[in-house]
Amino acid sequence: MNAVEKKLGNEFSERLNTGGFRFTPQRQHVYDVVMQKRDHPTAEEIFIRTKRTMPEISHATVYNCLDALVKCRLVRQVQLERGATRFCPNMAEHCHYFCDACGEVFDVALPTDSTIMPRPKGFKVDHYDIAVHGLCAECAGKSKK
Amino acid sequence: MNAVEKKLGNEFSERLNTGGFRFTPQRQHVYDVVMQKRDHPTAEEIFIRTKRTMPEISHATVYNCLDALVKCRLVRQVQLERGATRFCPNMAEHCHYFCDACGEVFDVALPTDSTIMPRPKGFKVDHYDIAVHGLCAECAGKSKK
DNA sequence: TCAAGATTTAGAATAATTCTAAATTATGTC
DNA sequence: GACATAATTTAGAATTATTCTAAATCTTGA
Repeated sequence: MNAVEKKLGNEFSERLNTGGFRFTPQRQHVYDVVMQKRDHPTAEEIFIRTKRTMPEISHATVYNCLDALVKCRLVRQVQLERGATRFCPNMAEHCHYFCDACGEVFDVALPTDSTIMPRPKGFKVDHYDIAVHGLCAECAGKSKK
Repeated sequence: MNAVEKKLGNEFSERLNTGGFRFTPQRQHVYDVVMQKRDHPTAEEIFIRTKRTMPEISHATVYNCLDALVKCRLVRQVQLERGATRFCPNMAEHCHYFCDACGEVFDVALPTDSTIMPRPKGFKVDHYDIAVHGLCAECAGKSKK
């Protein structure tokens, strides 16, 4: 860890270390980029956004960074449709409402404790991914007409 | 619809029709293949299995058939990891427990009515996809040692 | 029987992700 | 502080997953 990072002594780099990863400027940038906008970008979209502040970053590195961030629970990985995986900056317990018509994603906080669900004997739960598919208000309105 | 299908008068072909699709032998085969084994195969795996009874079927047709079956609610589409989408023959209300170590998928019936979840204003729910990630009993045991 | 539309096919094209090997960077040891 | 070791990054190739295309085939209803 260099002087700047030590001074910052930030939680970000501690979280990486705890997960067995090193701090790198690339991971910081990718993390910043995901946090900057409260949406659900694909790896490709994150790659494009990260290139704006770090033009020399490569594709593989973005995937590597995202994998590290997901493992350290700094970012969530979300599978909503066939095709590209998305990533989510919201680490609070929530589920995703996905509009099958326009692709919009809505985060909704989960009030109830999901751990009450029955589970296979011996299964050690890491996390829940709850996706609700349907039509957003706007698209539901359109499809009626 | 030909004579054989008329005679069978099966629900399968009715379900396709209701969804705006025609009955085709390819759709029947793909459906049979998915139903035959209670697992969670990818499109590629389904393609391979279907070729056994219908060697001339093409890749694109398997995707086309699966799309039709999913739209008619005869088969479920499941996103559990990055990479290939899986398909599921179990149409009962259930969630998926996914072992991040070995990739095994366990179906668990959902007892509670999920519709109590809060939702964005005006959102028209089609269906819920609940995936629980973690380690299956076997892998949890291994990782402790 | 014919026209229109749906479906299938092979294969190409595209998109998403992973792999590879070399270069670079950081860490701990003496 | 120099060195060995291991982690990380990089460009680009390779692989995997999915979609597209255009022609051929099949089905349906008039």
